[in-house]
Amino acid sequence: MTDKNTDKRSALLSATLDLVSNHGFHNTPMAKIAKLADVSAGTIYNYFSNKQDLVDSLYLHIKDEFTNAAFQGYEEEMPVKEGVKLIWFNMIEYKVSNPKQANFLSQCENSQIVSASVREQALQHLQPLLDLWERGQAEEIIRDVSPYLLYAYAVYPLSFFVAVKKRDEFHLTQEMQQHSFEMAWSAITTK
Amino acid sequence: MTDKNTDKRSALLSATLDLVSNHGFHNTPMAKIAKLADVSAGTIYNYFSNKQDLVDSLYLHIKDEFTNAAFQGYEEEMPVKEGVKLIWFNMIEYKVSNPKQANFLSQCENSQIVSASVREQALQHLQPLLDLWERGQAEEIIRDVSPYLLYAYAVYPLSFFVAVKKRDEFHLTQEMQQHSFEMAWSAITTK
Amino acid sequence: MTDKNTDKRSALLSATLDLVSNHGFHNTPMAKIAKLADVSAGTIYNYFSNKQDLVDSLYLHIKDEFTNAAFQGYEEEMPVKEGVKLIWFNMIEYKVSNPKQANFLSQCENSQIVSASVREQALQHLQPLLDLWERGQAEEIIRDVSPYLLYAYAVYPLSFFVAVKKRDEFHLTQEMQQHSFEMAWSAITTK
Amino acid sequence: MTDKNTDKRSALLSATLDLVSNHGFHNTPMAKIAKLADVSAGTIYNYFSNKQDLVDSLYLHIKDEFTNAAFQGYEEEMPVKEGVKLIWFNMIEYKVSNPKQANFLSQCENSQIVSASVREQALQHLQPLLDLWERGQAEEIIRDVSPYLLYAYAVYPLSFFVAVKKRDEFHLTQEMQQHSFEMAWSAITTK
DNA sequence: CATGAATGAGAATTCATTCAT
DNA sequence: CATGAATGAATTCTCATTCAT
Repeated sequence: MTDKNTDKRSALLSATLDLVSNHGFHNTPMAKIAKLADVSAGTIYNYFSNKQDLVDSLYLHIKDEFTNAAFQGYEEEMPVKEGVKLIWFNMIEYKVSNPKQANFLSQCENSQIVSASVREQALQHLQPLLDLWERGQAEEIIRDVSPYLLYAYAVYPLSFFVAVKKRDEFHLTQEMQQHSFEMAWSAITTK
Repeated sequence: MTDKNTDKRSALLSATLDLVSNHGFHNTPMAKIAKLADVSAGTIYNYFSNKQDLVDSLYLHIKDEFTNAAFQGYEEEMPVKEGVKLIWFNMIEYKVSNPKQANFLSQCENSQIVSASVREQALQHLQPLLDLWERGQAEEIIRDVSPYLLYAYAVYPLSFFVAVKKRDEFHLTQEMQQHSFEMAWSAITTK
Repeated sequence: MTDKNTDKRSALLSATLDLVSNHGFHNTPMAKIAKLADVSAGTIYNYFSNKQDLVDSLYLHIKDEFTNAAFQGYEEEMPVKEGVKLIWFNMIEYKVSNPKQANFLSQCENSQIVSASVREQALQHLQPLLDLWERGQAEEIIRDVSPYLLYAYAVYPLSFFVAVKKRDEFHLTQEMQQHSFEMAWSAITTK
Repeated sequence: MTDKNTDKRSALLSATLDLVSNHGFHNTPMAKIAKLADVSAGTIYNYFSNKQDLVDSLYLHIKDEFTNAAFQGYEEEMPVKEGVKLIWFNMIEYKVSNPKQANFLSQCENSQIVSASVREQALQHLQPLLDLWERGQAEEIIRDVSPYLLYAYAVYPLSFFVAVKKRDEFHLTQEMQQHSFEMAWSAITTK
């Protein structure tokens, strides 16, 4: 019973992810979502109050999943570079293994799909990384610049890989991931 | 007559830019574009075959403007770093001075607003930068990695600044621009 | 058990009255009725065959209550004017004391909310008043006109007071009730 | 051109009148209105901003028509009784000759179909009658009671006739109209 | 009897596009 | 070329009713 409940909810989230990441928010009618989730159109509204709520919920869910993956194995006592490296590879691993999710997040980042309040809420999940950067700055390992800049050079580029990969123009090999991390690290470190 | 022609066409492009960058592609009805351009709805179809064509045209136009700005003062004989620096600051200067255009481009980058073919077409405008990178690689100044990686770390982060700025969370000072360039350069250089 | 039965039925009727008199028939979803009655949506259909039946039943119930109140203390042997006066004040007393019921009846009177057959059925409850009028006509105290006219001037105006009161434009004082009765009586009497 | 404009607008108003007076506001979908007006569904929104606006407009239009009819031939210098009589017969004449309009008004009177603001607006059309009553009170011909009471006994009963007639239970003959006026006059006069 | 999730037939409204003037 | 009313398909969302548990 509870399972069935959860089942339909996640079927809906999953269908939404599929469709939005492939065709974009506004080219994804509720009817299609319902169909793909094998559910009646009206049923959606038993789980989400409207389309915005559905997408917001999906965003929060994925952001949560992503952040969990990102901090897998991370401990606060780690040396800064080791921590940054772990998180960075966790992130790219998640994005490479979950292209739909990655694409969805990427779409949300640069658009007004997701409610402002929800996006803000999701931002707080990154706090451990911000803390780590701050420690790195204290240890003079990481450049003493705004976290926005650090984010722009250490995290944001990942979105580009995914967006490009979507269009089959590019495949990110293991070796390239290594290079990519080195570039990210060079950008943000003082050394 | 030709002038009037051009006038209406650019009025339409300008109106589209205004509305799309503020409200997104799908929240911008043709009727509003027409109104803002002070033109009848039907008239749009004398200049563009449909909404997609209108947006594609706008994208090409802006991308062209942006690339022109980016290569302002650039000459092929320049030393690599000097060239990269010039282009980078040109780019950020354009984006800071033209927030609507920057926002529009940013929206197009990670979505399916613009036709795939058109986006590809626009990519070729960057050829001089790709050439410069290639020269930099030959001179062993720039990392020997895929241009996608170079792009991801040297150009793509600019979009983040704009997207964030749009939401009033952040203002990019002159000093930060300096830091930012240093980070970009550190990412892509071998030194 | 029977009590519980009756309990739920009247809880449903009461909830319907509340909601319909406040928001109108078509702005009152079954789900809300169920919620207010503290009952599951499906349960309604154990007591009423559909929404129409529910509202029809409510109408009959209230009309019954209203008529009972109207004839409270009335005896067939009463002098005509006394009888008319008693009934008239009973009616207005009921409507003033039960604004929700009054409003509901008023809404039903001029619309297609209630089935035609049910409305006809309810009309018969007024028979004693019709008889009284007839006696009054025999005694040449009451105008020799169609009972429809008598109704229009002696009973129908009450609905107006309620409808107006609903909109807070008007409060019917004791003195006004007196005047109002005098007006009603003047309309229908021969004297 | 202008005619066509007006034509469609009035065709829509007329269709709305037909359908709402027959089936009620909430049983009258926009699609049916469009069909009856021989117009596409979307066209409605070129003339009215939404369903509420359409009905409000219709109400104002009819109320206007009704009031014009009511004051036909009326002059402020008329003796009070003559004036009241003229207006009263004008009103009933209008309602008898225009049953759909009468029914529509009657439905609006006791429900929340029409916006409160619009109803208030329409009320002002009756001002000449209120003025006449006031004069009658000054001359001590008309009872010194709230205009609400006067309205309830002199105007409101007309709605009942129409509502009843709608259900084919009753036909209002010329003679009955005479009686009816006498009743109304008896109700409101001091004599 | 009671539940409440599921259904799916509409309902109001929007909007890109056409075409007669 | 310019106009803008007209179109009608598509979209989001509601709600009376059913039925498996």
